[in-house]
Amino acid sequence: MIRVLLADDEGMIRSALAALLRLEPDIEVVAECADGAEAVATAERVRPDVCLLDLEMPHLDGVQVTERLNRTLATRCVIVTRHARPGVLRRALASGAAGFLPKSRSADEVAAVIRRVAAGGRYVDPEIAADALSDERSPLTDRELDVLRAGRRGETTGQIARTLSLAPGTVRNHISAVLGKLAVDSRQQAVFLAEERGWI
Amino acid sequence: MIRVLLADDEGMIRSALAALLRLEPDIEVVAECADGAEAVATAERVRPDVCLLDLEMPHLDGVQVTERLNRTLATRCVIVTRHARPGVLRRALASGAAGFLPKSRSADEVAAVIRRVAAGGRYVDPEIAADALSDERSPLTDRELDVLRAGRRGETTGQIARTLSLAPGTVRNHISAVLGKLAVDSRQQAVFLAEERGWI
DNA sequence: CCGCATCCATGACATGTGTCATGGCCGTAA
DNA sequence: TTACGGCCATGACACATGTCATGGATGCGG
Repeated sequence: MIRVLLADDEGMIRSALAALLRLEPDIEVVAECADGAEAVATAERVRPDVCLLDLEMPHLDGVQVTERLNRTLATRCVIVTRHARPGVLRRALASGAAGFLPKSRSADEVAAVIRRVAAGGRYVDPEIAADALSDERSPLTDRELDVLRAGRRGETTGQIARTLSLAPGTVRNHISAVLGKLAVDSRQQAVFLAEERGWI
Repeated sequence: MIRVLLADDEGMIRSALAALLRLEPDIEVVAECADGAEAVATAERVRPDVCLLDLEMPHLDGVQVTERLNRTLATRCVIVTRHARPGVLRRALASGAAGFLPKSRSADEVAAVIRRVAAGGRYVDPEIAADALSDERSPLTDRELDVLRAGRRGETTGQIARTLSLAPGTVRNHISAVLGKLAVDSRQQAVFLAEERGWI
């Protein structure tokens, strides 16, 4: 019997997957969680064999949950996401995830992936994997990513500078470099592009 | 037997809901579509009793699909969405939708809502409905919304002015009014807020 | 050790952006 | 009709933002 923990902030898909997995004879859904923090706490208590984690969740995202669980438990983590980009896949694998499944795939595949991962194997969506092999890594430096992240919601340069403890001029300089590298005109366009590519 | 069409661009949730609905003895899933245009075309061909439409879809969103179908068919439409806000509910009902269900609800409720709507009733999520009664409508004028939409992706004022055939100063003026009304500091923060409230 | 490259931080300068006051164009009420 | 209020469009001004040149710190290879 494979004991599974499910975490997704969208109740409808979480309950639908749970209902489908309960139909499988060799799979038992032992927990359902609505956010990342809850997933970590519950996993440490019930010690599931496999965690199926949505990437986009409040408080802690799927990658952060995977990182934490891998430090303390033997649980195998599968990350499921709506925005499956090479950059996201990279981050997921770097965090120690055993599986990566985009939400564009059918729900039928979920049980198969869980079995494979529970048996010690790995599963990565072949289409995204192919993209990841041929794509360019983020051309942005660490600090540039920090600045971009801090300005994700349209924050003003002053606010960004304050949260990063920098001079406003420095922030502007980093932004300028980013705009050049990404070939866009405004900070916000850069944010959208970086999010789309899975770089932040 | 209730004949149902399912439309959602996210394959996993679409197939999961289809599988669950097929377990119901009185419901038949006659079509699954991945975008709005496909949903319209298919619905006109198979004439389902009920359409379960995701709001966020490529090409045509759930509201637009509902508008079109209500002009030509007797189909009853239920709109399902991740971002359930009063503004979105308003748009959905204005388009002639018979049901409104946020994705935060459990998948169990879907079959019940479909039955209710198929029987000629309406269903609106009670929580969102309560919010909608006590909320303020968008304080923004039509033109202000146009400008906001045109700048949704961080476009520069010049670009916005060109797409709307306006003087740059005019664009800035509208933006300025929006910032005042929404009490935020930057154009992009205004975009986020308006999107969150379902105004654009 | 000494270039050399890369990243980070900064300040001066030009350009873009938000604020404000103004005027035109409808509708509606007196 | 006239007056009023709303929405829209515009240009001048102050300020925030992006560009550029510069200097310090670190790491790598000759």
